Amino acid sequence: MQKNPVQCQFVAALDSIVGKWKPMILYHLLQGEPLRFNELRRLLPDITQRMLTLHLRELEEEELVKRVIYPQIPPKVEYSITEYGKSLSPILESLHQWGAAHVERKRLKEAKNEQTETD
Amino acid sequence: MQKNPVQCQFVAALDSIVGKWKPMILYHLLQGEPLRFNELRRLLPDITQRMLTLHLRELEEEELVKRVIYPQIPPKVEYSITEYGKSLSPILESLHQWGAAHVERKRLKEAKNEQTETD
DNA sequence: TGGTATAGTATGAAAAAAGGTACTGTAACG
DNA sequence: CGTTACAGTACCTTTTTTCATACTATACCA
Repeated sequence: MQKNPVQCQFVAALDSIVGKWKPMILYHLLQGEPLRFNELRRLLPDITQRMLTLHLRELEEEELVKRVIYPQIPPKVEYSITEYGKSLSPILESLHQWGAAHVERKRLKEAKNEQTETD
Repeated sequence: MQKNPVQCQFVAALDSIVGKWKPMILYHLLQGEPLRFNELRRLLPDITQRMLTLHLRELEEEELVKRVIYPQIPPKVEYSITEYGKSLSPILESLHQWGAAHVERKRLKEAKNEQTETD
């Protein structure tokens, strides 16, 4: 935690969102349906078991995600978004939209550059 | 850049914001006044020259920040937020607010824990 | 003449994040 | 009887990010 209170708030918020896979995990869980460990794995094709576990544990620790173990064999564990986690929804939505516009902007710019290069 | 388009959008947005000092740099520049390199350094007491340079270059590359060099000696360089950079303002504002609430929430929880421990 | 301020760059080290592979136990399926 | 699915853990390596320190050139001030 930083000393500077303003930074501290950014850091606290970003820690919850940042991590190579966290936004996607939250995004999928925000769809509403609880998801099992391997369902999430299939939704995030390139994630390793290790990274999925680590990120889920962090999200759980911050009470953004809830983990429910069904004592069965083979095991069943369901992850779902918490009420508190839902409060992140507008932020993720804004990020998603801004990101889409940003990608499009870059794409257009590159297209323009290629255009002038072939002139 | 990821293949998954949804992730890609999050990544694009977060790349612009994330970095240990980026939100703070943007935050200060969003106050409106252009700032010189060393003014920013003084506002971010713990940043190294190297990190400030690197982050400013990245922000410049994404056209979120504008860099103006005044050919003087000793040198004078002014950094300011671009119009495009201003479009990040609502996101940073949301992050800032959510972060503040998150910090407060944790604080209360810890206080509660200490309370029950001494019971 | 020596110190200060400006805006950096260069180099190497340390820390943090992410990835890769192998392994666990049990049940159901074929 | 071998394979698959489940939800992980253990261990080690690689990549990325950040940090620390020294260095540059020039002008001004005392």
